[in-house]
Amino acid sequence: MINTSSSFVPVDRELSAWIRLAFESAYPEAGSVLARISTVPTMSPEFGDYQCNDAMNLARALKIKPRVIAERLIAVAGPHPGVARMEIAGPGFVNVFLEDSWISDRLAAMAGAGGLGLPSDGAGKTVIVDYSSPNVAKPMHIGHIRSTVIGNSLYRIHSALGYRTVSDNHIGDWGTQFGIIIMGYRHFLDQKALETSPIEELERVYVKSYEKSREDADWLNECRRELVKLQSGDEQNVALWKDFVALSLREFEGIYRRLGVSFDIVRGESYYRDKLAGVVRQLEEKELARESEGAMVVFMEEDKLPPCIVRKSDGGYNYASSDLATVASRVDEFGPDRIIYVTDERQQLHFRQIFAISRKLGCSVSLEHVWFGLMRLPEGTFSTREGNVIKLERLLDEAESRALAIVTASSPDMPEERRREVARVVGIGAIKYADLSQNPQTTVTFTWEKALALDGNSGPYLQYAYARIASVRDKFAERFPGIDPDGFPIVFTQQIERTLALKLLKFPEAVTRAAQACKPSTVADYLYDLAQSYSTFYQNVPFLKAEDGVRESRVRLCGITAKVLKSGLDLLGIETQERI
RNA sequence: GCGCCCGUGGCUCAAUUGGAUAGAGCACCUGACUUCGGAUCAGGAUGUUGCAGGUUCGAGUCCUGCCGGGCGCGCCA
Repeated sequence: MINTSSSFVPVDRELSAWIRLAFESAYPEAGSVLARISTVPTMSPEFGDYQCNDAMNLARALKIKPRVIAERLIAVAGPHPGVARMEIAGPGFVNVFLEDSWISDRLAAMAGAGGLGLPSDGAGKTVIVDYSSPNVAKPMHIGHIRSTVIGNSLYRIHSALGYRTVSDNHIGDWGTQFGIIIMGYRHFLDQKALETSPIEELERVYVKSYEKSREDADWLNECRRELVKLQSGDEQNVALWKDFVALSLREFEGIYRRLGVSFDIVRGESYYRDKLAGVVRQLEEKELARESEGAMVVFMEEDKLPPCIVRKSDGGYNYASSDLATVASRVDEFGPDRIIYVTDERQQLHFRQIFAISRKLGCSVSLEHVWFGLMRLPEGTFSTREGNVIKLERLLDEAESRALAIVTASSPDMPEERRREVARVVGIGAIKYADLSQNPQTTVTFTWEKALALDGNSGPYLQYAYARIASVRDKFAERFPGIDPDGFPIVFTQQIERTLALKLLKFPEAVTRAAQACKPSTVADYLYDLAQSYSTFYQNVPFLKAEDGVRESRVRLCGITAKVLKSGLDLLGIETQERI
């Protein structure tokens, strides 16, 4: 068999291509619908391993009975080395039963292929992922975790599929809040507090100044004046602002380090401030924007969107103009094929407007808004002013200390340094997994219990499965020194081995589907399903005491499972350890 | 009022985008061998997929109307 790494094609694609060919020769008149023909995994082994449902879909267009189409299809299909037999069932399902030897052969090829057989769908393409984007002078809280973790995973997934990826942390460093902060800083600052916990202190003076601005019109005017001074380059205010930004970035950096997140570029809104006037001028020249009540506004009736203000009546620029400038700048500099924004749901309308206006300005890049539901507390929404914000730092601390308690209980002999390291990996993994394993587009009610789950469908469950495999590998090496299981064929003596092998082969499917839908949860679901199959295998089938050949085959399956788990968790930004 | 989204066992969530008998976890109950890690495994119970219509071979998924909830809708980001 020729199984060089470059020749590996994901199983679903290979079978889809093969069955599509059969359809094309059987019904060339079907035309464009042929392109969409595919095979999908079955829900139950009684229906085979993969199934094709397109005989029924074509039946309407061709005005032929679906079972007739299915029969013709099977008659016309050329032999495929992987297909043992096909059956027609129900209204016209075509069920495909795979050959055991082909499954093990493909699995060996996948394990040997670079990137575990992930297709290079993104080769030659560039995607920018804009995520996390916290605001200066405010601490990161649990509301920031979703953008950070989901965005980082999308970045990793697209990189793994061959995209040139650029991650950008679009920091909120240029808004109207700075007038308020500067006034708060000048009048309410506690120097000592600033030294011990700078961001907390900046936030405190911000809140105080904000409250005052709501009841004191003079104060509000002062704030506005300070903002104008900052934006027109006043030396003192610019120096203050730079301090705020530097302090915040340092604090963010600490969180990112703990989360294993890094960015290719970190450009706040301020980076684009010189381009704002140009964008608005362009909109005016193209007659896309016009003055209304003193402001410059893009009216978008034909897009069925409400008007979008791109310059305020006081002449200042806002979020809309800033994001428009950002798009243009990114297009110029990176020439991306796609730009993905990961933010919460409240910005849906804003981005629809930005995307529509960008298109009017001639931008043809695929602009995508990946939004997620807000994080809430059981008692309702949280806000700085309510004082019920849970800081991200505290969440991470809590996760690690809970994990440490469990590690200490289960592995009392482990040196403390190791225990702390394991607790870090497990605790952070639990938090990330909790957010990544579910559909982002739902409102999440935060509970400690859920965020820090360590059993069942959780990050640690996957990490635990991985660690047990590492243990198997070590025991095998100890008792059978010098034997390389990879030199033995993979054989199926029990159903669970075949099931596990088939699941392993679906890794590329899960990853490509996750990229298509921009949903890391697809990968998380897949990994959990895989780990469950592995646990069943592990618990019910002996490895080391199995007979020669079977033993090596099983250990080899373990090894491949470990590879897939590790790679998959890596796509989620979750670390693994050989011992936990 | 208009727009976007959500509603699935007691709780938290899946369901490969219209496919076959709606799957997991938590919690609850029962069990796991002189074998590799019990953060595990095997088994049990739990459902009119918010309600009512419609589309078709086939609907949790699509269309219409209600009910309930979240978010947004010209000078915040």
